[in-house]
Amino acid sequence: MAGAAPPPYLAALSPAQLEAATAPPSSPLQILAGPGSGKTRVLTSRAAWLVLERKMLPEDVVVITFTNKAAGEMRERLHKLIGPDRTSRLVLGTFHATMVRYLRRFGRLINLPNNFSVLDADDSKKAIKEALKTFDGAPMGITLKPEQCINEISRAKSREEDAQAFATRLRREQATDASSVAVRLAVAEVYFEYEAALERMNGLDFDDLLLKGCALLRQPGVVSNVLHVLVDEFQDTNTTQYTLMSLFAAATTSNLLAAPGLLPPGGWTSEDTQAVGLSIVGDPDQSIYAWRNAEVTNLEKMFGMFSGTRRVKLEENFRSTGAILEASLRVVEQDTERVAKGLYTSHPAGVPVVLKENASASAEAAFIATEVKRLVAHTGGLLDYNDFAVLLRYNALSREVERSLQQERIPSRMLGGSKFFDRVEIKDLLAYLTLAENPSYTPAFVRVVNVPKRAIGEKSVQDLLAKAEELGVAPMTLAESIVSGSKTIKGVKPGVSKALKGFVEAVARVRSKAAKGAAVSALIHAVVKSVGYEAHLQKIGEYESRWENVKELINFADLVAESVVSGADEDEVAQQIRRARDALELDRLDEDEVEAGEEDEDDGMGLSDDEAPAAARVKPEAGRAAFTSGAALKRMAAEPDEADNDVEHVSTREKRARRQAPPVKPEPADVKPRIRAAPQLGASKDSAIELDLTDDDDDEAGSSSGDDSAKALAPSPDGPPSALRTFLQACTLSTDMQNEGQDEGPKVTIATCHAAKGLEFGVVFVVGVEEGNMPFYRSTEPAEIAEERRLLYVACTRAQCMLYLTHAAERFIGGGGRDAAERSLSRFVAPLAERGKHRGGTGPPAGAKASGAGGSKSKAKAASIPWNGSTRPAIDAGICRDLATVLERPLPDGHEEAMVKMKKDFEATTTAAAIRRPEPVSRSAMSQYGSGYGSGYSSHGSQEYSGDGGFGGFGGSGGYRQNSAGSSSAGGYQGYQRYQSYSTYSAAGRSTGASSGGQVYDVKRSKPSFNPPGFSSAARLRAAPSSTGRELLEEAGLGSDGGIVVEGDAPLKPRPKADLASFESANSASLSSFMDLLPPAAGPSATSSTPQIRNPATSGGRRLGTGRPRPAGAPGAKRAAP
DNA sequence: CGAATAGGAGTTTTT
DNA sequence: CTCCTATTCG
Ligand SMILES: Nc1ncnc2c1ncn2[C@@H]1O[C@H](COP(=O)(O)OP(=O)(O)OP(=O)(O)O)[C@@H](O)[C@H]1O
Repeated sequence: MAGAAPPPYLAALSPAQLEAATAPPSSPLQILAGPGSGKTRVLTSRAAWLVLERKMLPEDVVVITFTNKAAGEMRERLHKLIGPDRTSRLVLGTFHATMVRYLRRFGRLINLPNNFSVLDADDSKKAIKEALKTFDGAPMGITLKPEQCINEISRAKSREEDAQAFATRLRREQATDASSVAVRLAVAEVYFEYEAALERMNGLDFDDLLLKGCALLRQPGVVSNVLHVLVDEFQDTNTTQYTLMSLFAAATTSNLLAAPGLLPPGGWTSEDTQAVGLSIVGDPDQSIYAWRNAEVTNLEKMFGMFSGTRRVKLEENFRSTGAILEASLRVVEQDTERVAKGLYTSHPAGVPVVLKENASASAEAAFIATEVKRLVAHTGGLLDYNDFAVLLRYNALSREVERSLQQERIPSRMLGGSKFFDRVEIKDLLAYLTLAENPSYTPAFVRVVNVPKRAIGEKSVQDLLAKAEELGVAPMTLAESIVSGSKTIKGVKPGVSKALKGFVEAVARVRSKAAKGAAVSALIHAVVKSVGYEAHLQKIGEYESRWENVKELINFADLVAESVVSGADEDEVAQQIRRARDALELDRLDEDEVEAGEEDEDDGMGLSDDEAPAAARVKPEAGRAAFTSGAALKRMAAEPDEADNDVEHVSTREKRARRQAPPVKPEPADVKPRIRAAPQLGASKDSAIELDLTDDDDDEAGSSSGDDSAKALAPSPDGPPSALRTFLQACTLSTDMQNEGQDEGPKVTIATCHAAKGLEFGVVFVVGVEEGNMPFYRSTEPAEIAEERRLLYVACTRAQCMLYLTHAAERFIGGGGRDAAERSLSRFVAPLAERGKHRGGTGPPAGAKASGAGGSKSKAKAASIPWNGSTRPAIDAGICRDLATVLERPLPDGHEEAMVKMKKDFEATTTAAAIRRPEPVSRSAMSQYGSGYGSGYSSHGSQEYSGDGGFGGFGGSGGYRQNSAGSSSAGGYQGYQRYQSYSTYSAAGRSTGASSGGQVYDVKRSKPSFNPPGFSSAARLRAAPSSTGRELLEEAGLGSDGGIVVEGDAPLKPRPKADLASFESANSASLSSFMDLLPPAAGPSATSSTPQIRNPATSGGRRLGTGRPRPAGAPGAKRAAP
């Protein structure tokens, strides 16, 4: 194919990218490249190429993403590249999601029942606490904190150590260094106990999914079909994940060699005996999960372990403007350990990065909200809310931002923060469902055996648990026996056994309904009714919001069901695995019957283990696993159907797969419905699969009837992948479900920097760029600091067109009781902040020490971000053209006119008025409100910036245009372009500048030398509770005149008063609850996610979105290749 | 012994 | 703010 024009699905790649995407599929490939260089695009294209060009069956290709969200996006892109059918057959998901599917399907191979439950972080924590309790909190006489145990155990699991391996290693280490090991040896005791508890409850925690996954993939045959594995974000994998990757990769060796149909044009070369179908992409600069035991060194490890690994670099950034890229690089380059890399963009330099200091966190939030509005208007709608993201160091920082956005009537969504599944009412209901599915799951039993109150108190529960353990049964089973009276159990009080009746019956009802194929929503409904949950909610308070959540859960259940029907997700993979195995004529279950020991050392290719390629030697077992299937795969691939026409190709194989599938043997539950359902629809193979997942009605009996399945799986029936199981799994595995929550309309995205990894947005605000925040105050080790720096780098590189780094001079930390803490600019940014040059700028003192910032000081000038703290970049037609270029978005006809009009309209709003109004410098300077802290738009910023020559080296595209100074917007604002008032600020009592002799960074943890007058908890108390809702609404500017608020009108209006009360009301949590008083029409747009959370305490203004989600066009999603 | 209530402490980042 | 613990009342 050399020389030929690339096929259309590869047309969107640069030459370098194309080369990477089409690199030989049989040698290990590493794509190491910076942000925005198209790594993900290449990986996606490569998957497509393997299927379309190299004719791999989609089900033989494993694609691992970092988050569920990323998996969804990749799925969407692949839809377009290779079609929905093939896409759905790929094995695509996070390591966790992928392994949970393998475990459900093949878990029996490692004696794991397939109805196991996945513990969420909370259950896991509780279980570890319980384990710790068995030692009275002090195993081996060492008092341990639960947190400590959780961390150490997770750490061990991330290193692929079970309790035994952990203890063994520790004892080895103990020989050399006894003291530090003692504590962890105590943890090992807890680990043993925890492990045992997990087994009893038939549960796996998150780490187990990987750990057990390793064990499973080592079983012969499980990955005997895999021809290629692709992993995204490899820099953030942990050791266990590395092993998983290796096991997949090792399997590909023999599978590839055994598949002549996949031979490259010239046949295998000697190099190909190293054949490994492995492609990973990553960027060490973006490794931000070491705290979760990720090992960047996995990149090197792979390079060393898989000989012949080909390394490809991509140096062109397709995402960001020159200004953004430059500033970002200046941040990350401060890392002296870092390996320098080339990265350039051919995009215009664009608008300079804005570094904005704010008096307070709320001022910061207000700045962002008003700036979002302004940009939408001033770009004439070229940008909409979806183009904006606000990135935070931690979730709690979202509060102020959300509040301000609400005040401006800007809809927003919080990524990842979805606490929905953490709410008690949800957990309760899910616990009932879980008990029906997995009666051994003690955490669920404990949670709801007395919910609603059944007079089964703590003591009784403990007695029941003890009794169950004594009898060697699950508590739920014990309860069932007690109720059914089949066994008389001594020592159970009659009151308790009577009380258990309703509980047991409720679970039984769910179980039987589920067996009859009832929808999950119906099951939830059944629980609610049979236990009287609604009444219970009324009793415990906050009924309305909780009840809404319940309804939302029911809604969500239907949604999951739908998405499963549409083949979008879930056990799909299992189907594909099944099919692949069928195709390979490989039936592990049959082999199991024969019982192991007869693994063929001969792979059918004349290679022995010793001669096996390097990768296969990574893990001996893995090598063998691969060989087991080698012969079968060879047979398969040898069939003469490798036609050019890939439609034919697939369908032919498909037919063969069906032909060869043993009729009933493998997993009855799996095969049967398909056979039955397909004719019904008379439809394609895929409809059959769809049915397979959902049509679980009255299959239960059939599925376990007869053969071998029953004995392998002890306590509970080896049922079909039921809707219930799928649903529960989705609930625990997806903290990420908010994807679905695209209700109507564009929304600003709020996310943590971590959660934003891999995403991109037109405009990004990084908030709280302060010492203590970035780096986070708990990061102390150099390695931790470096990770914090990279985190900021990741955040900055999410931006395409405009980047704002904002920080606040003071901010309330934690609980509240205290006064605001003084904060200073992050050391990561200080070296870039240029001060003095721009309008008597307000900046950190020139001599500010930026610890840990090595290296690039000399470059600081060239890389400087104008420290024009009060500037909002002016937007003109030229900038809009740049935006359109970078965003790859056409400028509509008549855009300029639209722009002028929208600008004009905007300038008439109170939001604009508020922007023009001088902003307060700090809380402490409230008394000086209006005394001349300037604000306004700078139309010169970009000119000066460009004039600095700091970006001369970038792009040279000529795309960047000088602003026409004083463009249409400027007139109204020139009067406000006053920057001279930093001295005012200092004089007002802000300690940083004035009292510390300019050493901002030296005072970060010290008390302010000047206590702001009049601002005290007393004032806060006065402002909030003593006011009526109406007063507060008025004070907050929300208006009380019938509640109809004109867009942009109400919220900002009365701010002039700006006394403490109104200032505070805008800042106190009390405000949000009053928003509920507003009629819906005027209610602020909800921050939405799916399912909608109704937090009883803070449900202010949130309205339940009952509409169907719209699946497409998620903000933050990368642009799809054409 | 169970239920309800009050007080206290701890709150990064996530699969 | 929310989870856990201690206390008190029934
Ligand atoms: N050849 C190309 N031409 C035009 N746009 C491209 C090209 N390659 C990638 N892009 C675009 O550049 C952006 C970044 O691509 P992508 O997300 O794949 O990069 P990445 O390296 O994975 O980034 P990150 O490391 O930040 O996750 C996307 O919007 C993508 O569509």
